[in-house]
Order: sequence, then C-alpha cells, then structure tokens
Amino acid sequence: MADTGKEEAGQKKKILRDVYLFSGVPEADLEALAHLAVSKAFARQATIFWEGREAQGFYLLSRGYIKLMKSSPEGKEYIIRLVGPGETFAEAAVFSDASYPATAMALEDCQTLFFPKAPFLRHLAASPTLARNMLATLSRLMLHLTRQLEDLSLKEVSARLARYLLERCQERHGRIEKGLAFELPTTKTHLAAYLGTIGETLSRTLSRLKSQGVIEVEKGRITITDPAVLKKIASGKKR
Amino acid sequence: MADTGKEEAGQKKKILRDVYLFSGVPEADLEALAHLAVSKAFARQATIFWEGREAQGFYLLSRGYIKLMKSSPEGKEYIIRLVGPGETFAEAAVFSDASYPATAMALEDCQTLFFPKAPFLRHLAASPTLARNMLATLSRLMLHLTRQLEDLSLKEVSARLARYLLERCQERHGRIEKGLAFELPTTKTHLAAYLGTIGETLSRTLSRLKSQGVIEVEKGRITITDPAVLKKIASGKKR
DNA sequence: CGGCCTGTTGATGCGACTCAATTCAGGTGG
DNA sequence: CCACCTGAATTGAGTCGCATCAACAGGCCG
Repeated sequence: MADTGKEEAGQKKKILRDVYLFSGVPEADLEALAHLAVSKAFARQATIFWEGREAQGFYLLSRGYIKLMKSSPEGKEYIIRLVGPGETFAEAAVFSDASYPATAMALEDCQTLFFPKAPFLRHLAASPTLARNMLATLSRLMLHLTRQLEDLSLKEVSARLARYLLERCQERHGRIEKGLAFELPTTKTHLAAYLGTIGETLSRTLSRLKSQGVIEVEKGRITITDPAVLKKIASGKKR
Repeated sequence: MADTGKEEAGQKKKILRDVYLFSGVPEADLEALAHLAVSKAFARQATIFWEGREAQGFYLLSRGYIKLMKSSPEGKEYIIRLVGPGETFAEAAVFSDASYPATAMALEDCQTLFFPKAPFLRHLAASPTLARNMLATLSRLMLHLTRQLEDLSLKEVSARLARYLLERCQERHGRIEKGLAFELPTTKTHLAAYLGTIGETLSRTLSRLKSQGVIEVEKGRITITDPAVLKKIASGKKR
C-alpha cells in the first residue's frame, strides 16, 4: 500500500497536478505532498471509513466512484455527496472534529491517495496557496450543502428531481436546451437516496414528468424536451 | 459608519480579541484587521444581505441576534443558522462564489463589524494562523450543516426537536440530566423554521412530549424530566 | 380600547413512505 | 444455450406524518 519507489512517487505527483486543491502550488511542494500521500485501494462495496470513527486524514479519489452517506437506525440512507475521480473528500474532518461526520463507501473498485492529518497540516501552514485552495474547496462544499438543505426543507421531490436534471444537463453539455440528453449515474436507488427520497417515489416522479411531456426516459438516459417547464418545476412554484 | 478615530479602532480591536477566528493572531495583525473592519449597525427586522446579492465581505456580530435563512416562492422559510454575539457569518461567501447563498436578517437591533473581501484576503495570505482558524471555522459549520441534512432527510419532527432540546441543555449547563431547565431562544415560530417545520406542528410535538412525561413546559422555559427517553426519541428509533 | 402578533387546538387533504407483487436485466453455473 | 438466481425498477393499495386552513385565546403596545 505504501510508497515503494521513485516511479510511484512520480505517478502520484502526476495525479496531484490535475486536482483543483493543488492548483498553483509550487513544484517543490507538490513533490513533498506526493511523498506524504499513501496509496490505498478499495474494492467495490468496501467501506472506506465509518461515521464517528477518528479522522486520521483525508482522501483524494483518483479512480472510481464513492458515496458519502448517513444512515438511519431503520436502515434508510441519505447520500450527502457522490464523489468522482479528481475530487477530494473528508477534507473538513482534518481541521475541526476528530471524527468523520459520515460514512464513505466505494461504489466500484477505487484507487485513492490518503493524506495523513498531521504532516498535511504542517505542510499547509507553510503554503498560503494550498490554504487558499482548501478554503475555496470547503466554501464550495458548503454552498452545495446549503442548497441541499433548501431543497429538503422547502421543495418537494419533483422540484428536487427537476433541479438535479437541469444540473446534470448543464454539467454534461455546458448549457440547457430542448433535445439535449445525458446519462443518469449509477443506479436509480442511489439517485433516490441522493435526492432524499426512495426508489419507488423517484420512479413515480420520473414517469409523471414523462407524462407531462417535460422529459423523455429510456433506460438510464434522459432527454430534456421542455426546459422552460422543467425550470419552473425546479423553482418550486406551485402555479 | 466608517472608522472615525483611534478610540473606535481600539474598541474594535477589543472585540476581535474574544472571537475564535482571531485567536492566536499576533497583536500587529489584529491591529491591521481592526483598521480594515467597518462598523455597521442594523435595526430589528432589517435585512443585512439578500440571497444572490454579490458578496463583498463577511460579518462579525458583536451585539444582537440574526438569522440566516432561505425562503420559498410560497413564503415559507427555513433558518439555516441562528447567529449570536461573537460569531462570524457569511465567511464562506468570501472564498468561492461571488454571491451570498442565503439571506441574513436582524432579529433585534444589531452591531456588526464588516470585513471587505479583498483586503481581508490579502491579510489572510500573510497569516497562517488566521487561515488555519478560518479552516477550522468552516469545518465546524460544515459539520453543523451535515447534521441538519441528516435530520431533515432521515428523522421526523419529534426526533429533531428532541435533539435540539438536548443540545440546548448541553450548551446551557454543560451536561444533560433530569431536572435541568433552560429558555427557548426568540419565538417558537423561529424555532419551528429552524427545525424545518411550522409553528403548529412544533406546538403539537411539544405538547406530545409533555404528555409523555419527557419534558415540562412553562412559557418559553423547558425542563427535562426524562433524559433517557428524550435521547431515544432524538436518535430516531421507532421502537 | 382595539389592533397585532404569537401560540394553541381542531378538521381536512396531500405528499410521500411502507408493504407487497411483478417484471426485467445481468450474471452464474450446469 | 438455457435455467436459475439476484438485485433493480416498476406499479398498486394502504397508511402516516405533516402542512394547510380556520377559529380562537392570550399578551403587548399604540
């Protein structure tokens, strides 16, 4: 698992270069960061860490997808965030609380770089650029969490789904207009947990949107046929 | 509104000294920060900033209480955070997005110090301690947001209320045990919006807890009579 | 006093979760 | 290559939590 030679260190540095968190960080610092990072692989379905366990560092995901989730005593789960290649996760756990606030689980076979807390903090103190990037990263995450809170407290499922579809379209094509299509990630059950609902309700809501002529659905593929109405639904307005 | 002399600058520095964000920051830096901070007062019910407006800086609340909230097209509102004296707010808006993600409103007459974005960022780059404190502050806020997400997605109103009551008790007395009492802040309507519900439901839920013999209620004062059961309700377990 | 705001209580309706049955797709092994 | 199993997705019927609407009591202030 640990660093076994120069080649591997070079490999790691190459990964760091494309990550937002390390953008603008001087070459020498990048080198040092690559050396303190530890490669860790996880198989599909493996738990990377449990909520409540002591936080020993944060992760950079270089391959695969993972979910960050909370689960209830009854077994229901809520997905706080889906993380893909090039993204970091559990950053916040390094700075305040000693324990992870959620559980991380691999959705497929994953490759990560793990940054141990103490050495990373030492490094951070010496690199204003890195600190600034980290602040920006946390800020964006907070914005994301705030949006989810708004959705859960003020919007119903159809509005959350509509917003999600619009975001996906924007992300995939850089714009939103009639006829654009995109794939849904992973399973619909996961998407349901991400939207704060369950599979059955998501299924019904999707088919309602379809029958309203707002979208078309085939397999895991969505085509937007009426962006204007979809936006209205996403805004939560009833009439 | 702006700095009008040495005395006022001294006053401001005194305020900064007791704020977590500035703990451990050298005296000289504190001096500079006090100079760039601008005093701003707001009357009860005044809006400090609107969601979506361009973020020009963040605030330190020195006197009074404010709420950070989202509101729906139908007029319903959700309170993300209640902020009291000595706390900062809108910090995250400074680092990433150019606009405030929520609306801030004064619940009573307030006194604040406003830190304009650009000069503060310049200062931050030169002060590792300040950067570190800011990271810790954002991390704690994220933890708070994550808990609220968990509550809204997985727990029902009685569980959220129970958790809130336990937190208040812990905050007020440093421990949780039978017979301890505390006051509810502001109005119950506000508390309801904070818990993601409405006044009527909060009222019913409180009286249900009372009839179960878990708490006693008189005016705005709560006495915990059965901590064990209250904790069980807060955990969300059905049986 | 009369307005206004907050809080309480009751009746009703809607959205979404639960439970259960069925279909379907993918993967496995005989 | 087909029978089998498993997990995902869909659909229907029933229930529950909570918001909505409405009426009313109490406290505060002009």
